[in-house]
Amino acid sequence: LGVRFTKGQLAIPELPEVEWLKGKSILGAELIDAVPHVKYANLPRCVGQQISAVNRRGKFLLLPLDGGDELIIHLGMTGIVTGEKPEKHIRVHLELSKNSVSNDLYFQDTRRFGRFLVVKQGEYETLPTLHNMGVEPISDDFTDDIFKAALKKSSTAVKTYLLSQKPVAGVGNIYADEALWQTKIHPLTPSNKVPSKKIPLLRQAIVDILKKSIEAQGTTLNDYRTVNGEVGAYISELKAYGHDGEACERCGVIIEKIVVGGRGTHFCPNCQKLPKAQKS
DNA sequence: CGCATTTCCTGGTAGC
DNA sequence: TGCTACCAGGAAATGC
Repeated sequence: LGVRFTKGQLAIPELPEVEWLKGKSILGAELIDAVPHVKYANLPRCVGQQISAVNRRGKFLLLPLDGGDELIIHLGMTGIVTGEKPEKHIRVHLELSKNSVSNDLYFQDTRRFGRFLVVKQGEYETLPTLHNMGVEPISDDFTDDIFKAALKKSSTAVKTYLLSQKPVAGVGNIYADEALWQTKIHPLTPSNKVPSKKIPLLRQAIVDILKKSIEAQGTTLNDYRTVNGEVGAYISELKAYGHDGEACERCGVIIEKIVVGGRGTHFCPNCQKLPKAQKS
């Protein structure tokens, strides 16, 4: 009935959890405990329109409406879309036409990092990340050649660039660290200096990690209210994230934690070395 | 324009 | 035990 990220680390929200919205007409929209803000732009406009599909792009949920608009939902790190009224932190309430599941949509967002807004269909200029988003990670579009070309476009640290969603959609902070550890790439390596031979490995690592995490999360999604491990079942699979101060599983050297692009970044200083030209 | 840094926000918790 | 201070992070905004 609901869909959420778990502490923002389920990189991709799962569509089956919100499929019930398809075909619903929006009868009313109410902004609760949130000022009209860009995060909730044009909300009243969705009233009177019908949800014609439930799509996803990266971490964004995209709900095209039959009146020519599109409802865009981003869960941030603490967002939940549910038909059951949450006790606290409701930001948006939509009154919906009836079906067997629910007559209401509640958007709960404790930390207010999420977004719930209306744009003209397909017009994403006000959402730069969505507008410039790379290919879907779990699709035939995500090829070695595409990924290689994308990584060449920036000299930013590869960790930061992955988080920008530009080379590929859907990679969050934990999974960036994990994919770079798997493929022995230093997070500060300039994106365009990642060795060509490692790019297919990195591409595959991203796909594998996202698939596994979605599987693992799926098993905890139903009872998330009682789960205290905030990253869900996938937490047991992590090799780098959260393991700073511990021995690297591969070589025994202590995992370090640094800040890259303002984000906690975990890596093995022995396994993950900068390319020679980048030293000093 | 490209890249780096700061901001938003609240609950959990480390440290006293 | 209770209080304060700080940390976490996706995307946008701001700074250079």
